[in-house]
This record gives sequence, C-alpha cells and structure tokens, in this order.
Amino acid sequence: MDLSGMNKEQLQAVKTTEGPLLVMAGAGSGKTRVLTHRVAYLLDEKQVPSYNILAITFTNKAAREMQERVDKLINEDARKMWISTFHSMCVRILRRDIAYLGYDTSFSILDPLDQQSVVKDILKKRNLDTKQHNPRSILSVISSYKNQLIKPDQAIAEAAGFLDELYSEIYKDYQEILYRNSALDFDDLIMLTIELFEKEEAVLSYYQTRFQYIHVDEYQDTNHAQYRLVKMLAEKYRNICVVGDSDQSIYKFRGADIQNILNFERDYPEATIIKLEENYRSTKMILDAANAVIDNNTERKPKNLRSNKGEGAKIEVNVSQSEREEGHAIVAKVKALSEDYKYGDMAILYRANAQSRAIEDAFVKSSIPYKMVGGTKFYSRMEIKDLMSYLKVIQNPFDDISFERIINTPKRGIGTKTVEKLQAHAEQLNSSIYDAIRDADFLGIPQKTVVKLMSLLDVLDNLKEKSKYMSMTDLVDEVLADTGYLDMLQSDKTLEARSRLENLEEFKTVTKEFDQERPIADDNLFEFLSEMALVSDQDGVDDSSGVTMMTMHASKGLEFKVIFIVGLEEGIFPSKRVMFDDKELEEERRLMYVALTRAMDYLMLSRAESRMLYGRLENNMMSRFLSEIPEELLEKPANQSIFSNNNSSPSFKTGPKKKARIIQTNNDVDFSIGDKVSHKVFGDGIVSQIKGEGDNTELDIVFKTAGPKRLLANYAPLEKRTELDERKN
DNA sequence: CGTTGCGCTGTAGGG
DNA sequence: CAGCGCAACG
Repeated sequence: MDLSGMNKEQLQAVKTTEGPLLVMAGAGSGKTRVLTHRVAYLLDEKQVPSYNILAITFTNKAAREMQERVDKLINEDARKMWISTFHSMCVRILRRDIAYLGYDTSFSILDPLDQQSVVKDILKKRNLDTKQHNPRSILSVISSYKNQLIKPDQAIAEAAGFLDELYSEIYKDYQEILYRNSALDFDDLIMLTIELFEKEEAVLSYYQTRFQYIHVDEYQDTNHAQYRLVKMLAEKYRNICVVGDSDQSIYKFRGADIQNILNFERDYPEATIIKLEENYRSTKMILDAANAVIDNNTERKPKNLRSNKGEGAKIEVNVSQSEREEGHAIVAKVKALSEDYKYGDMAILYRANAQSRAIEDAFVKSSIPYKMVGGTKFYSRMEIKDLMSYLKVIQNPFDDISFERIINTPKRGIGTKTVEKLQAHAEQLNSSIYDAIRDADFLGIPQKTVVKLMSLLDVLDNLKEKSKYMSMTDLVDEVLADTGYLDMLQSDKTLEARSRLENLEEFKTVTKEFDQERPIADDNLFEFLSEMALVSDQDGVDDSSGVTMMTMHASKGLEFKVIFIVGLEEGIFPSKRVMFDDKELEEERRLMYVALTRAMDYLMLSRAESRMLYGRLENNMMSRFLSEIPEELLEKPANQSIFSNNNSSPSFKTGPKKKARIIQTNNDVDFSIGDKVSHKVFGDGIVSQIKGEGDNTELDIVFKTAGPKRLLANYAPLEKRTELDERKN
C-alpha cells in the first residue's frame, strides 16, 4: 500500500489503529485522505476483515466517495464494511430488530411536513391555537428532547412552568401517534437505536463485537444522542477514531454539541491526539483571511493553520446597489473567469436559500449552466407528496399520516366525516385507519362509501404485492394508473395539471437511477423510501459541469477552485436573529470560516447596499465578517471604498415612489355589449353580457388570455378601449 | 361539500 | 414575498 506523499502527522494518524484517537483536522488538511488511507491500512496491512470496520460520515455523498476511494486503494473486497451516515446506519439496525420495541419492521420515516401535520392535529384536538403555539417551535422542543435522550414521561416529570408542561404533554401525544403508525422521525432513528441497545443486550453486543474499528467524521457536529450511540458501540474494543475541527462546528441549531470533541480526552484518557495543521487546499491569501476572521472567536483553542500553496491573488470585493445588480456582477465575473476555470470549478455560497433567487435569475438570463443544491422544493410539491404518500402506505399500511393524504385523492367520495369516524375508531382500537376500515360497516358509514373504501384497500393490497417483484419505476407507473391519479391529471386540461404530470415524469428519473443501482428485491420499496427520506442536500452535488449554488452549510466538506460568497451584510450574515447573542454569533463566524476555506485559488466577497427581502427593501451595513479581514488582503473595487454605504442620500436613491393608489370608479363610463376593454390584471377582452343597473351593473367579459369573468362594472379596474388605442397598438 | 380568494403572519441553517 | 387558515360563495 502506498503511503508516500503523506506528512508526518497524517502518517501517524493512519498508523495509530489501536485505542482511541482524536484527529484535529484543520480545514483542507487532508482529513478525508487520512480517513480513507487509515481504513485501507486496516484492511491491507492489519488484515482486519472489512466486516469489522465502521465509518460514519456526515453525508451519503461522503460515504459513497469514501467507499470508492478505499476500493481504489486496495484490491480485496471491502464491501462488507459499513460506511454510512448516522441516520442510514440506524435505519439498517432498526430494520433488523425494531420489533423488539413494538414497531413494525415496515416503519415509515416522516418528513418535516408530516411532522408538522401531526403536531397540528394534536393542537386541534387540544383546542389550541396554532398561532399561539407555533408547530415549528414545538417540533424543535421535541427534537431537543430526543437529542438529549429524554423520554416523554421524563419530560413531563421534569417540566417546570406552564409551557414546559404543555409541550412535554404534546411530546407524549406525538410519540404515541408515531408509535401507533409505526412511524419514526429523524431524531427517533438515533434515539430508538439507543433504546434498542439498552433493552436488548444481545443486539448491542452483536454490533459491539462486529465493529472493532470505528471512525466518525465531522465529530464536532455530533449531538448528544449520536455521542452516546458511538460511545456504546465503541465500549468493547475502544478502537475509536474521531476526526473533526471545532472551528467548523456549525450545527448547534440542530443539537450539535461542540463539547463532544472538546471532551474527547476526558472520555478516553488514554487517547492519542494528532493535529493536522498543514493546509493543502487554499492559497496563503485565502487562509490568512480565514484565520483572521476565526481569531475573533473567544471560545476556541488557538490553532495555526499553515498554507502549503503559494501566495495567491488578493481577495476581490464586490459592492452592488441591489441584489439584482449583485447577481449580474457575479455572472460577469464568472464569464471572465471561465477563460481559466471550468464552470464546474466555481461555486456561489449564500446564507439562506431565499437568496438564491436573484443570483439564479441573473444566471438564467446569461445562459451560463448552473445547478442548485438543496432547496427541497421539488419534493414538497403536491403531486410528489401524494405519490410518496401512496408509496408509504403501500410499504406501511399503518401510516395514517400518509393514508389521510391519499384516502380521497383523487376524489372518490370519501369525505371528512368518514375519515373522522375512521380516526376515532382507530384510536379506540389503538391501531390505524387501515385496520379501522375493516370495521367500516359498523361505524355508521354509508354503504356506498364502504364499498369505495373496500375497493381502495383492494387496490393498495394489490400494489403491495406488485412492490415485491417490480422495479421502482414500474411500481410508480402502476400506482399512478391503479389509483386513478393519472386519470385525474390527464382529464384535467389545465396548464397546472400538465406541469404536475411533467413533475411526476421527472420523479421517475430518480426511480430509474435507483433501479439501475440495484436488482429487483422484495424490500426495494423500503430501501427506496428510506433513501429518499435520508438524502441530504449535498447528495445533489455531482461532477457534471455548471456553476454550483448552495448555502454555506451545504458547502461543508467540499472544495472549489473559485468561490463567491454573496450577501455579506449585517442582518443577512450574520443573520438578524443572532446579531446580539455572542454564542450564536461565534457559530455564525465559524460558518464564515467554513465558507472562506472552501476556496482553493480565487475568492470573491460580495454585498449589496440594499436588497429586497421578505417583501421589504432593506439597507444593510457591511457584514462585520468582511471588516474582520485585514485590508491588505483585499482587492477593493475601483474608485470605491468598501467600507461605507455609498448612499450619500440614504433611501432616496431607490427610485420614485409609487403613485398613490386612486380608487377608480367607472361611474361615468357606459359599457355596451361588444365593447373592447382592457383589465389591469386580465388584459384585453370583449364585453359579452350586461346585467343589473347602477352600482350593481355586472359585466360578463371574455378575456383573450384569462377567459370569461363576471365583474362589477363600477369597481373593476377596467378601461374601455377606443379606436385611438387600437391604432396605437 | 368543495373550492376559491382574501388577509394575515412569519421570516435560517439540515439529516 | 409566500404559505396558511378561515370565511364566503357556488
């Protein structure tokens, strides 16, 4: 095995295979290289069977890459090794043994939207207002309970104060509903795996014996539950290697505990600690900037990351008037740089997904190829959600959350009344709607509806059979055909229905990809659904050409020759909600550090003096993170200081105010049949009918594009078109 | 009963 | 600006 070209510390990290090992790996210091070589070294030199190795990565993409790189390094078969994310590892463990906890092996994984509807249902039942009790914040409370491994009863017992008590009660309801439906949320995957290990010693012991060598990447971003899980698994052999960089901890908001990495030495006193401080990625200019920024954090162990590359070019700064202009400035720079770099070598990073729009608009106009990472918009489309719900119900008939979604989609005359009766009965049975339907006859549901329900069950049961021997693509086709979903869309000739059909077609590229990767097997549907639930934003980053756009969070672990960071404004980044909280501000600053250190050669930092955000025009000051970079590292825009807002007369530069709106009446206008009119929104049309008198006069107008409408003559924003207008056009 | 439209409100990051 | 809930209407 070839270990040449590695520096002393990297080599030591590869060869220290026994006992606990902490690798503090600065950005770009080759930690992926160390991890892959270490695994290859275990297999090749130490003759460890691949079966005994576990590597936990942050994303599926990282897992795939690691598998490929290990395969290249060694000859023998490394496929029995587990390389996966925390979540997919837990799915695998639970799939085998979750029955010990009373859940069905066909369990569903809820997406965040499903979680919200569960909470909303609970609130409704308790007669609580969703405005006073925001489902999102309730869910984040529930999530943090789970990350802390606090069970509902314990939460209730320890609750202090009214809100605590209420939320812990809701947590209990929530968990009971999920249990009845054999449904798990993301946090359950970890928490229930631990519960399983605690309850069934044999199961834990099996995995402890199996995983003799454990690796965890991005250890600084593990939460308490994940920490416990790793600790349990590593207890027998204590061959645990964790890799991370506390300066890159950016997931506190979802429970990541930076103390996990800081306290590693306390947990494993015999641990070896290795620091990788040589950066192979970025130019000195870029690294100096990153170091200068992160140095402003007080809660950190100082570290000295050295550049291995040359000086490099200065960091460019762009200041634009608006977010639109910023988009165009980026496009212009991308064009200029495309002489030296491929589009695939460039990435644009922003704080929030909402910022992508202005940038994307500019790219669409320029016809430069680009790809956007994340933004799960596609999967939250109605038709995709519907299809997924069908698949989930076929996989797990007890999944009421999905069942309720599709029970009357397409319309089959099963109304809310019927659903309510079924729900009530399901609760009595302590079971699901699926089971309740079997008793439909005795629930006072009209015979006609009972027949409909039975035929739906029949369709679903048939599809379940089909799922065992069909490819996913074929199964999707069958679902759409057998449930009448396809008919519903095809008979609807609207543009909307057509675009829904296109989206469903698009969805099949995903199933085709899945089908290509694996032979038909009877648990393909389960595999497909869990894969879909667990895809991370980064998994969309591929090698195909085109400029990449993504959030700074999504960029973690990646590198690009050219990086643009946009929206460097106070209130955007750092974001408004953390600006006055020192702890959170430090996390924000680490995010800046992550973003800066993605760049290899060229870096541009950009801001706009005003931007439209959430429907408001905002004038924001320059981000403090930009001012934390020493001026001598920056290439300032010509004839302009970056340090002032250039609005000499603030807020008056944004153009003339809209004319005050005058409520227009058409009192003095007489319409007659055949008049050509023009409407503010609907455009041109012809008056076809007139009804009523005076203030109540109604006009039927057939519009060229918007079709027929009935409007009140007096108030509709209508203009009668004269001969003169006609000639002008 | 189902659909549409209006008005209000929240408003990040992700497995 | 977008998504959601509710009210009113067909």
